[in-house]
Amino acid sequence: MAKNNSKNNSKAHTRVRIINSAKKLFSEQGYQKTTIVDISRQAGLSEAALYEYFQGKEDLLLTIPDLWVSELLKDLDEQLFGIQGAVNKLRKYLWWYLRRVEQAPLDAKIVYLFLKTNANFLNTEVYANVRKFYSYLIDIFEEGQKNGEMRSDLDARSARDIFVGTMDHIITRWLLKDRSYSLFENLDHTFDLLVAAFKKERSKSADYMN
Amino acid sequence: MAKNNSKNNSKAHTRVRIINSAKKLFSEQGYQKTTIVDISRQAGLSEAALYEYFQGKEDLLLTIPDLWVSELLKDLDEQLFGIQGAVNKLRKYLWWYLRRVEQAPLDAKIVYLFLKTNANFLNTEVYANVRKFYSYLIDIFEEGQKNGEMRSDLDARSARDIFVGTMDHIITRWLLKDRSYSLFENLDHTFDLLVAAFKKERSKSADYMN
DNA sequence: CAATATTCCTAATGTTATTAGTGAAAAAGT
DNA sequence: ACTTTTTCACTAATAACATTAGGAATATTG
Repeated sequence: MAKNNSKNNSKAHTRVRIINSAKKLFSEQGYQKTTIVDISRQAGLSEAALYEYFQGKEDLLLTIPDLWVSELLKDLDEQLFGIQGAVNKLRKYLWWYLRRVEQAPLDAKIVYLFLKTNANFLNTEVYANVRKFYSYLIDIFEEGQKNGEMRSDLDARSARDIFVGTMDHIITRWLLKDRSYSLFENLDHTFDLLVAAFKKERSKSADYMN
Repeated sequence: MAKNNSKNNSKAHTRVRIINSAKKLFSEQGYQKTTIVDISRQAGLSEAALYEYFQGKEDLLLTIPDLWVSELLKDLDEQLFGIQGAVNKLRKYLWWYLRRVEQAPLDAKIVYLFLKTNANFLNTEVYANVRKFYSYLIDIFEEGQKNGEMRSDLDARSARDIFVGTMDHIITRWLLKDRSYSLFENLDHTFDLLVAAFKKERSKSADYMN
């Protein structure tokens, strides 16, 4: 039962080492320009050994963000727990997500820049989880509609498109520009505009809230 | 002065043939899975001949959308000419752009799915033109602010992020899903929401920050 | 200790991008 | 018309890379 002592090489550990090397190199040099030799060398292995752990380069790319995204999904529940009101939840959603991206830019880069171009993206575990993120938003919008915070004719899918689109745009640009500024720059104002799109108008009937 | 008669092979013509072949194959099979042999065979050439026209595969990828995007830019002026009011211009912008994407899905796919992942994208001619698209929007928002159509505290860059983000999101999903539905589905409602974000409020001035 | 499985390595193999070197034919000059 | 030059595209290398074969070393199990 005794494990290796000098060089701890449990299978799981090596796998993680490979993933981290690939993550680093992909996000530094891009997917295409990174070779298997690069990755295996960085991980302290031969190329052939790497194939014991992954089926190949593409498998590696598709596997990398699995862990990150599924952790995110689990955390989302916790983060929104106890927050009252759709607008407050939206706000928390946005700030929380951008913070997570800021904390794990390598994963984010792979998801946002490399994964989407892959023909198999739609069949990925990651994509399945992304859909859950989306449906969470749908729930929030429907809640806001029911409790009168948001306009009664709001189409939840349109609202989601706007919200997600804005988020993705902000993140993608930040990643493309090598994270040379803060993700949260101007975010308050942008969020206010978004909310204005969804909120109930208070033109005639005086049932305003807040 | 007489040109070729049987096989018309003027240099420019061959170049276009290669571009069209590559465009087709890239957008059908993806960038990575398309080989130079595929492209040259489709264009009726040897591989080596292709290198007379392009420096390589990547150069080809970066060149393909050049023409499309610069044409778009030229057309944009024409399309917006004579339209009065910021909201009307925005509407025309959105509908026009989505229509152009619908009409040239191969180009759009390359720009949206393959180009952005490329490390050299920011140094591209295409990117320079994309920036001009963006600045056009900024102008529209500032016009709307000046003439009172839009809220006075509107930050044009935030507004642009929301507008562009939403457009890009709609387009990207449509491309990923193989254009299996209409791009214009639900667009009216989405546009209404967007406008609500930008438009001047007509109740008390609720310009609290944060 | 023998048997078996794990982990990794060196050395192929196969695919694909890219280059070298060549020749046919059009264009231009005489 | 005929030589020269330029254009265009070809066949056949070369090189980079992903992936696989086969086997050595090391650990694990009975």
